[in-house]
Amino acid sequence: MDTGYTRNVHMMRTLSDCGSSAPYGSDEHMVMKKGPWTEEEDSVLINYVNVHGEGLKRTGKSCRLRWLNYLRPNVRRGNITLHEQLLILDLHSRWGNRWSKIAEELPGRTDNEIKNYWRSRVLKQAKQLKCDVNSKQFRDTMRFVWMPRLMEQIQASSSHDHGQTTMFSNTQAHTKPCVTTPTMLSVPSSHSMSSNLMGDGCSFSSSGSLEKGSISTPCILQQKDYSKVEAVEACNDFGGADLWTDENICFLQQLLADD
DNA sequence: AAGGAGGTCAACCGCTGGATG
DNA sequence: CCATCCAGCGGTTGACCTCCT
Repeated sequence: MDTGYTRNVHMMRTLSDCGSSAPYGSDEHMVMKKGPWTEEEDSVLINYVNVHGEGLKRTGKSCRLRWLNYLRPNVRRGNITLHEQLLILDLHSRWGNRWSKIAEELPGRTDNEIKNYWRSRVLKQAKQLKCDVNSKQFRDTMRFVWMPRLMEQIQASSSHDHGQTTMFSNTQAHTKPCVTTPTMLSVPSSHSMSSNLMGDGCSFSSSGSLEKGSISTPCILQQKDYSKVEAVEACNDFGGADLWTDENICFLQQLLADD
């Protein structure tokens, strides 16, 4: 039974628990109080209802979701940056659809947003490539082609935007990719970008930073026809925030067809 | 200008596991 | 223990927007 009263109790507990300055997130998890309510808490609740009324005709669940995914002060909105795309690909390759876990590593991004990104971009491209997103073929493509390429683009963009980059800018209205200087590209220290994912082509230092100059040709391409890389690079400047261009898809389709 | 197609993203649904009585 | 509750999670839906014809 979900009475109006319980709905609003839920709502206020939800809002109160989340707090305005201690948002939900990795190391920002607030210690949630459990157990019986104290008289003081009851009093706060009663005062709240006296002032604001019983509130919205919403379930606590709905309010919680709205808060976490939208209203929280530090929620970042807008385009997923190249660096974030890279992290998502890497973390997903390790953790699968553990969206909340992945979101913990992207400050300000919600699991919902990452999930939407994956479904609307990555799955779509897998479909275009006629690959099962869980197939080794597709995973290898991500690992040995897409991710090194993303890093190349991050590096290229950083040299272009030298001195103007930030780790995570507020993307509310940004129109160009927010990138990070490769030397400063930080990866969650608990799990630095694994070299096995990157193949031999690139590496991350033990501190979790991408070492400048460490990016080389993706090994899968070294073994194959490198002229294809030059060809695709010649006709693409990779200037956008996204690698999911038609040209790149064609290139990958060709690559996969050759396997 | 209209409307259809496709993409995006906020919100909802249903399940699960941990907490609580 | 056991039943119940509920927060949190991943999957799915649907409203809205943009682009194309």
